[in-house]
Amino acid sequence: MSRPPPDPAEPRVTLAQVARAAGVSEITASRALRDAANVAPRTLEQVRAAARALDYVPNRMAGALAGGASRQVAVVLPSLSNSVFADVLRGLETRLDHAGHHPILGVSNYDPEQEERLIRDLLSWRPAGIVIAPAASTEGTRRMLAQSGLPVVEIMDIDPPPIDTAVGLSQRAAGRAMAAHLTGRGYRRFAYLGHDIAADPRALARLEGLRAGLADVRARFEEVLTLPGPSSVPLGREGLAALLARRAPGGLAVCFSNDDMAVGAMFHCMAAGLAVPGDVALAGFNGLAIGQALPQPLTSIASMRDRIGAVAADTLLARLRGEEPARSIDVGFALIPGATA
Amino acid sequence: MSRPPPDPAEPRVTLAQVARAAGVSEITASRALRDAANVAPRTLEQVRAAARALDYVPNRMAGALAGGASRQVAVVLPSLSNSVFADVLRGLETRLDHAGHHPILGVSNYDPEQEERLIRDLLSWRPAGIVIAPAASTEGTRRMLAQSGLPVVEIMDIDPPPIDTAVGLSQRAAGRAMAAHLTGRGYRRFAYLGHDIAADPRALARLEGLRAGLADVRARFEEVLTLPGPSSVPLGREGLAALLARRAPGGLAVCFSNDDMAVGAMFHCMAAGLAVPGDVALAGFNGLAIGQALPQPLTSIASMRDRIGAVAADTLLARLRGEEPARSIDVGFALIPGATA
DNA sequence: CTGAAAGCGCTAACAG
DNA sequence: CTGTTAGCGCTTTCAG
Repeated sequence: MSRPPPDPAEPRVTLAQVARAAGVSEITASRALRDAANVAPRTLEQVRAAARALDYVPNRMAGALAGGASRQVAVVLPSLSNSVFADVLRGLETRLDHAGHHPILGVSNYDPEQEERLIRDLLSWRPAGIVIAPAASTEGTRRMLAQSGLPVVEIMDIDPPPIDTAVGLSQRAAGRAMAAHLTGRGYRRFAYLGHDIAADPRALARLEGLRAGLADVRARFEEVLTLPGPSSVPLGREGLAALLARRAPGGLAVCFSNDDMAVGAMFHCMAAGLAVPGDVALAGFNGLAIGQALPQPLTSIASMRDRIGAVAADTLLARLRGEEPARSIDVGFALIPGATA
Repeated sequence: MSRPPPDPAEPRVTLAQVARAAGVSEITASRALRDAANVAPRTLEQVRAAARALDYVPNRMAGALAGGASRQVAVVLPSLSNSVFADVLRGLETRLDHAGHHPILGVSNYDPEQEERLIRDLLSWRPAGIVIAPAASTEGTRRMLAQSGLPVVEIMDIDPPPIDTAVGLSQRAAGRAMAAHLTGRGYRRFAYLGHDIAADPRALARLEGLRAGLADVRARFEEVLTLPGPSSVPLGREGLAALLARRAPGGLAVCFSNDDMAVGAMFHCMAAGLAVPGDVALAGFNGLAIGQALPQPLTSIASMRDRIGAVAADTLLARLRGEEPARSIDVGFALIPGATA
């Protein structure tokens, strides 16, 4: 049972070998394998046959170094614990792959320092562009991105002024829309329950939108409770229990930083025998599948994450083709009335 | 508002410039920036200072082409729709990043053809190794991986004979353990409800384990229902509704291909007023957070996905250091008794 | 401890 | 339509 040696004994087939086998020069083989246009049909076939016969796998590092397009895209996300960014990544990967590009992934864990280091690392692979869902980025990070000379697509929130191009939704407007929905339905007592938002600029923007929306009708949060750690179902469950331990439910509407928190809260209500929305009303964010599959669908806002990923990829690819897409692309959001508020 | 040109006007700082600024040769600068050991403390400092002053970002493509380690790892996953693979990816990325490596990602969508094309594409970037959660791979895929000369870590299931190294759990044993648990608790009527498993070898292996475990006590599934599409909460909810439309609940134990399906089923029971586990018992798989946060925690099997990712990364890195880790690493699983069966 | 020479595998630029 | 020349930015020898 011998393993393949980590350092392959047999060197890989090179373009030169393909060219020799096809009886043409390297550059002709190169063209045949890429352009196909600027080459005689006859030689084209010969080169292709040789490549197939030799099981040729091009070395794109060499290609990119020699001046070809890089076809790698740096993707920096703050987290993978939350299905939100898995959805975005799925949309991204699908469209990039379709165009022959591939994501090199980095996860910042919402840590600005780690994000900066990560970008520097990814940049060293000379990607064709960058897609980033920023943490609370440092000034150094922004400068590095701006000076990279690469197309940069910032995703998720379109409100902050973009370095280059932004794709997403207005987190603030989404928060405001939810506040309007709740006040419109007659709620007058409000609380906010979120994960640790200090480092999560989008959650913070939504909270500000909520506050602004409440202020429109002279309402405000009785309590804003943020718990340490990433958003999760258990955190929402514990959080609501804690909140209700010191505050009467009676007609309270609780806004959550994310659907998974709200689902956890729903579970608490079920276990505690609280009527939703009779005793407490619950409003999530993101429109996750889990929330919509609850016996009572969750009141939420759909954030169209896979679409953000897909549009971000398309926008980046357009930039690489030399086009000039809009600096800011609003993918929008949709209020899901649900049945919990 | 001018954007940075996609093709940067100002060429990037090169090692040669750093070397010149530091008053040493390229190779000395190169060594200083990597080894630090084989260089005089004095020159080391000069080179570092120069690099910092010039804001030097190494070009790893050039480095890898010249014979340096590649430090990119191809990661091929069948899906990102399910939090299972997001968890694995998180574990992978964390450990790889820690060692200065980065994942290039590909998603096969459980399609063998796509998987093969994907691997070929990723191989063209000359990664240092490959981590793959295989779809129902083609023979061509296996040959390509074996002949790549690269360390290959196959993750999730350790039962099939590995090409090189496997990290995961015995899906079959896990299925069997769940069957033993259920029969041990006295259940005698069984049904299986899964997503489309034709292309999902792990789900299939678990189903076979379940069957084997039932056969041990001369029991069998009354019905094996697989629904098209990936596993999801709504699919489980609809699936159980469909199943119970033609089959009396009375003491039926339903095994699901995944926890999200089982959670959906739980929601159906809540909405339909069915007692769990009185009328129907539910058993999931994977031990997802959502299942454990339900008012009644879900009976399931914890599959330790982030650990699989982390161990897979460590194993690959060990191979790259020239070590010889075991061909097959069992990360294990744990039965979660829960309260739904 | 430092350097000179050579070349990784490929492609752009210019010729024919 | 095809080839020649040069070089991408770095690291591996091999010498001092």
